[in-house]
Parts: sequence; structure tokens; C-alpha cells
Amino acid sequence: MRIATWNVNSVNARLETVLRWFEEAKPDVACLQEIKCVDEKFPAEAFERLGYNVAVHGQKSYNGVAMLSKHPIEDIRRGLPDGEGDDHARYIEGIIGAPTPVRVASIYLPNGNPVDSDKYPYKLRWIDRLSNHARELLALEEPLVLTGDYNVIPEERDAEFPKNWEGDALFRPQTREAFRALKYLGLTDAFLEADGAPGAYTFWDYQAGAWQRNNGIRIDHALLSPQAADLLTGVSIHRDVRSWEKPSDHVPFVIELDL
DNA sequence: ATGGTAGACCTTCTA
Repeated sequence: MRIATWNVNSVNARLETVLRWFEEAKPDVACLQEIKCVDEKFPAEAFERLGYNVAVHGQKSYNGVAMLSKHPIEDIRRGLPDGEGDDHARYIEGIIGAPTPVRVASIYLPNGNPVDSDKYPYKLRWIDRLSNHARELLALEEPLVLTGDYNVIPEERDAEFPKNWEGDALFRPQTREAFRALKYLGLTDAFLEADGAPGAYTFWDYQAGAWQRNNGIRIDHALLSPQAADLLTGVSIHRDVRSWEKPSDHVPFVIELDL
């Protein structure tokens, strides 16, 4: 089973490109981020025509996440379930029932810039809230895939020009520390586990010729419970999608589980 | 050292 994550930077502005990739890559499950629309404006029919079930947690103008699956999606949960409240739509979770149940979450972690604004503490708090939820899910001892745009560069090797990112909310020591704390609950980074090579990035900025200079970073991740990690057979980054017409600034990242 | 691009949407915010 192939499970993908892709920050599409507006699903409606990019529908043609997104559908083209779905037809070519045929993911079983796809987690989308930054759909940038409310639930009613999500182009569900277009995905249903390709055989997908659709679960959406949208928001006007910004953020918004979705999950598409060829198998039914059960026990759908929108937002982190800690009662803290969140006016950003950044989390949706569901159980993909077949062939073996696997719980999947589509995550759009806050960017956090600029770091001297309240956006940065919001980011750190959000990682903490995600960690609390992950701890509860791990206790279930089930196959679990937490995938999405984490807006975290975990290590120097995950940036072509790490010096450019010093002090940035995506690479600050505090950010990386919070991300490590999440992983150390017992989650496995699927990319590293599958021996993903340094220099494999998932994001290139639109500005300053970042793509042409390969000024990329790896910020889209899949974190696996032990029960999911045991089933991991491979990963792939669909780098060429960045060179298509009207691309997102992120490319799809796909993991393969032996389910 | 600065500005560079893209999307939503109405004017500036977010990334």
C-alpha cells in the first residue's frame, strides 16, 4: 500500500496538476495540506471519479488538510483532540480499514516565522500538542502513520544550504529539539529508515530561483509507529513534479507499506 | 543587503 503526503498550495488553483499526479502515481492513500479552501469548496467529485473516498478539514483562505483513500476511511477525527481549540485547520486523522487497518494522519504543522512573533510559540505548542496525541496513539500498539508538512528541517543534511536556515523557525535548535522529542516517543522517520540519501528534498521555494539552484529542504515527513515501521518496504520523493507547469513548492513524498 | 514568487481575495496576509 502506497501512502503519500503532498502540500499542494491550494487544491483548486492546482487541481489539474494534482489530478495528473494522482493518475500517474495511483497512491492508495494521499494526505494533502494547504488545500486553502473550506470543506464545501473542496473538489471532492474530481477525486471520487478516480475512485477515492474523501475526508476534509478545510478553512477559508489558509491551511486546510484532507485525506483521500481508495479504501473507506473510518473514525475520522478533525483537529487535535485535546480540547485546546485551534482556529487553524491543520490535522485530520482516520483509519484506513483495508486490507489491514492502519491509522493515518494528515498534518500541516505551523511554519512559525517570524520567530519574534507569536507564530513561533504557537508552532512549538502545536508540536507539543501533537506529541501528546502521538503518545496516546502509540499506546494502542497499532500501525500508525503520521505524515504531512512538518515545517521542520531535522538535520543539516536535510538542507542544501543549511547556513541559509540558521535562526529560521524551520531549523532553530528549539524546533529540532521538539521534533526529536516527538520521534523519541517511539516513532520512526520512514525516509531515514529506508536509507533515503542526503540531498533528497521535498520543498523548493518559489523565490530567488531556489529550484534552479537546488536550494531545497526536506520538511515533509512520515513518522511511523513500530507496528507500521515493521511493514515499511520503501519510500520515494517525486522530485520531477517540481518541474511541471504551475507546480506546488512541495513535491509528493510516498511510503510503501507491506499491508 | 535586499528581494525575489505564489495564492487567496479585496489590500494585505501567509508562506
